[in-house]
Amino acid sequence: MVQTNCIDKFAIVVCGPTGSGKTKLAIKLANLFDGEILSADSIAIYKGLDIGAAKPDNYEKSLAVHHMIDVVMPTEEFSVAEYKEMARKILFDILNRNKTPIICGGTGYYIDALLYDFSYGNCPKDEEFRLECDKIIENEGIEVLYKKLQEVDPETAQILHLNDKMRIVRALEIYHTTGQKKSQIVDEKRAIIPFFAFSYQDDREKLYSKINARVDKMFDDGLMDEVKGLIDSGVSPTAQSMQGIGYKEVVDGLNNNFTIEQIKETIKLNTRHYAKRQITWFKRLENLQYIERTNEETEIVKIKEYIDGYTKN
RNA sequence: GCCUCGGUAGCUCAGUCGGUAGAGCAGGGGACUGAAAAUCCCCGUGUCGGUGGUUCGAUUCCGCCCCGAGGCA
Repeated sequence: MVQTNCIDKFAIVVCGPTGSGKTKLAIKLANLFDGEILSADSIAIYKGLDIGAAKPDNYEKSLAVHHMIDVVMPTEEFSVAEYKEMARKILFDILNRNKTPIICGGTGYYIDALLYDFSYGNCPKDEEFRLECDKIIENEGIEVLYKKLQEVDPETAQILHLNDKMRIVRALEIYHTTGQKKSQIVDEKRAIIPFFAFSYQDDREKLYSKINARVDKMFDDGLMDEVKGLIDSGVSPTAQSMQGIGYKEVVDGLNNNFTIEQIKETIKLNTRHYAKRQITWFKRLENLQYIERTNEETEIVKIKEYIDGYTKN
């Protein structure tokens, strides 16, 4: 819990690495707390990316209201700032209707966008500027841009590693379009709403074998056809949506004639790496409660007791 | 049976003209403010197959043995 001691309005966050069982838990909590699920998943926002995104299926969706799934076309680009804008409206709407928002997802960046009031540089991306930067990097090297950043915004330059091209470009982009230094934009990291956060914590071996099984199942469920269908319907293989794990590897495998086994192994590997990054991210989430795996009923009861301890007075 | 080539980190392999060894991948840790399932950073001690010998000193040279691959019979 964060903020006050006795509260009536709050959100519940269900986070953790892929394959840890967030979807199921979120549905249970939605039913128990008269809630609606607000997805915080950078791939599930895309319409048509179903199998690889491991979205809740139709049955699961019938058990609770879900938001922020299938809201962006797979041909379109998207960003946290846009997520923040869209999802926050829904968050407050749920609250206004006296329901409990269940923020559920593996994209820590998006969860933070809901919980905190970050300004994300206050400017959208500038495609042209980015292309120019790419050209400079290719022709003269990233050092040139880094030096420029050192002149323009030395504080940010110091934080960033010389190899972190994306962030160097973005910092320059902020200065380029707004005249502001990224380092000048200081957002307090204070939650805008009280929240409780929960995550399952399995040992690595267990998590990894779950991930492997899950990837195998995605192929059984037709991941290859899903990707082919998306490409055939006009989604560019380089589209942002196709950067999702499970999608980029299939696209790559199709282009290079890899065997299904090779593609599968690469997806498993990348998913493992991803899960590791997620675990690292969520370690920093305030007051995150790790759920001990027992059985569904016991877990839910414990969570309920925990939350009641703060909300019922 | 004989010959050849291998046996070094979880895996693939480099290397030591004799002074107890290092890459990639895997794995682990971390960062993250409009691409975030993205992007980026940090972390390498292991009976150098076993055993005798030569040597101040052997994973490195020599003998024998074990295991694997190939070749000749």
